[in-house]
Amino acid sequence: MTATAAAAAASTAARPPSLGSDFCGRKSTRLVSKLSHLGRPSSAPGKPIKPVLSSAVKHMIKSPSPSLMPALLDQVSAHLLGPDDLPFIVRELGHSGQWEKVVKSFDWMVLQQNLRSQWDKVTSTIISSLGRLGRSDWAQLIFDRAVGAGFGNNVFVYSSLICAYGRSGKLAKAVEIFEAMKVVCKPNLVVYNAVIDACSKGGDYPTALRIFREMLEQGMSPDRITFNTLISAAGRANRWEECDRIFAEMEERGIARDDVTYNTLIATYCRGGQMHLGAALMETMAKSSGIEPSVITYSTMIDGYAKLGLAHEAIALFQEMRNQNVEPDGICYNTMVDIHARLGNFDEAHSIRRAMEEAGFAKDIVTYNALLDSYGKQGKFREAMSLLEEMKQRGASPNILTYSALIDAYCKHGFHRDAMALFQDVKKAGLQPDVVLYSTLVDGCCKNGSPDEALALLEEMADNGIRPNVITYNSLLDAYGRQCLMVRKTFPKLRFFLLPRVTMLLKPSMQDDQQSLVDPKQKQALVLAAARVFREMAKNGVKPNVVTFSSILNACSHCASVEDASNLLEAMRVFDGRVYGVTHGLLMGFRIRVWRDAETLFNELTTLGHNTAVAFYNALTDVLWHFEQAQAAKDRHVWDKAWWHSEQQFFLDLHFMSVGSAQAMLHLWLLYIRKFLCQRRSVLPKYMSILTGWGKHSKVPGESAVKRAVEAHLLEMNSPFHVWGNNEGRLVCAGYQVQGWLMDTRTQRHLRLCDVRGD
DNA sequence: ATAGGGTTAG
Repeated sequence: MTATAAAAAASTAARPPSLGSDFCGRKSTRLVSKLSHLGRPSSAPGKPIKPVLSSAVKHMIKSPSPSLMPALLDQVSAHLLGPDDLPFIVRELGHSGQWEKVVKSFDWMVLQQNLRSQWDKVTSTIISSLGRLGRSDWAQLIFDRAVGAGFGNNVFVYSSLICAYGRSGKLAKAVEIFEAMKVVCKPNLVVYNAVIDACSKGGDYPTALRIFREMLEQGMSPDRITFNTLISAAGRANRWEECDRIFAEMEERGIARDDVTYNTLIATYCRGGQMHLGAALMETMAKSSGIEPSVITYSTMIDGYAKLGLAHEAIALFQEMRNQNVEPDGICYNTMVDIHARLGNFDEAHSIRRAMEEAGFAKDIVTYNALLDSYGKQGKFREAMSLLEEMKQRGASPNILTYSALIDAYCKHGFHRDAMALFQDVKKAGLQPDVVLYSTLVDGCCKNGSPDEALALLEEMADNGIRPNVITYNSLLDAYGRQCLMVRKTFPKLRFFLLPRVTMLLKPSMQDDQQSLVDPKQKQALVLAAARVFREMAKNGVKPNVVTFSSILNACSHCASVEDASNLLEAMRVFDGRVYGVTHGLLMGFRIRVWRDAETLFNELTTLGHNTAVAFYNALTDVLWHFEQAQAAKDRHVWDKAWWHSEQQFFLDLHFMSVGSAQAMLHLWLLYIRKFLCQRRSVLPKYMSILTGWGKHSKVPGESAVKRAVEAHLLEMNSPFHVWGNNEGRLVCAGYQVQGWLMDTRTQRHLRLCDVRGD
């Protein structure tokens, strides 16, 4: 099939056998300017830089004020007559992140009549630099000034501007410029490639295909870059099967694949959780195309493993890379620093950071941000602050991600006021808060119970033209779904987002119906609120993902009746028939009919990463347990090592499980042990241990819902388990006692799981 | 003037 045919089929195609692309939640939508000095040398090979300019540009970078630019340029104006001289200066200024100085260079240039012949070229470089710095606003301004002054109306300048918009994710603007340029000059291959890339970065794959078709209709021959860009576009849209087709079409058209092609395709596999496909391609690429896996290939796979929660594989592959004598680069080191920091292995993270510096890669803003984020998430504020201090001393200015990490850390640890104060600093620093930062704050407000601020933030977002995304909505849904919030009335001023007003925070530990502080009416209101958020997101064209569905399922767990839950589920039917079919089917007891689908779904959940799979599975099991569909709540291979044994002891580990999952797993374990006793006619070891830890609510010390639920359940079944010594999270019992209890006929009755609905 | 790997939610 050709890409054109694929494009035609894309809109009408039946649902692919895998999870829908929107279902996957691991898509990074953040576009932060990348000041990469890595990779490209600052001058084209064979064109040596004039030493005068080299030292002049260093001076300009160090100069404290952009207003000194004209004077500094005047000093070297005699050396700026070559066509690459001024572009060199602009690029270097761009690399150092100083967009104001770039703009000043333009102002200076248009006053130099003798440089008139270079205006177009320099303008294009300036727009491109501003684009790389994420300042599409200034890129547009420069463009307007150039056109106003009667130059800059050529393909080079236009393509620079299109790219500038593309890099900041402003797809609509990129397309608008593209359409406008057609009146002035005919777009060439590069322009088409740039527009397709803008669609890719803007997350609009269908439009990318539309532009591609238009390009073919214009008789333009797509090149390797076009195809690489298309693969990237499909990859960002989580359409890895589509990528396979494009990859095949390249071959049909006789366009040679290069390292970028392979790396892009492997990246799309990683994004789609298809690590086996990535590994296979990496294995064969050298033989089939003569292209050896590079540090980029390895980094891609390493990060892919890590993002799926397979840190062990990631670390092993890094070692393998070293064994193959592929040297890590700055990005690769940063990836490893991040992996170890997330695991809490800060010693290892820092040792890798040191190796990075010894290898000649200075730590950059990404290194700092990765470390800061993990320190913050793990509550190591002292370390985070000292890192921030170090950044300050080294003159590395915090960017929007630095602030996001800190603000998130504050929110997650209950320092809500400090988070809001820091948010003010962001604005003071002249940084533009983006949807990620707003979502972090909205989440923080939901969890810390500052309702007015949460709603004010949504308004502020709207005022700044920042549309809430799936994560923003998920935070709200999560709050309602867990029933941590209480509802009072509708907030009348909110124009685009009619949410009930949230007034107070309830203890998240109050999960159990009987103990809940929320009266049934309030519960119902919360469930309705969740449903409303869900509809609101649909109305705004935001597609729910697996996290959304988990939250909906959590809300279902709080419905008074199975009918209410069923109604709530109905809403997700339009988005994903399969997920709906499985959850609804299991809830209603159509186990036989949906079981095959269910198993496929559970297997596919693994491709979304361990944490994602666990969250969904917890949410689903909670609903099933809540509505007494216990039989349906059985092992889905999500809990790899839920139980194990040593010589002395049997263990059941309920960490990471929700209340429902933990109870279902407890039953399975007890049944397994009973079977073990019956079949092998052997005896149990000395001790039996159930580890609950703090369960899902580890963030709220001392509020172990899982432990309390399991303890209560065991008590109900007259089990001899009891809390072990001063370890509150551990229930133990002597093996012989468990044996006696399990073989008792009264216990057997307790253990039998019956579904109240079923076929 | 255009394409590939790293820092956000659950």
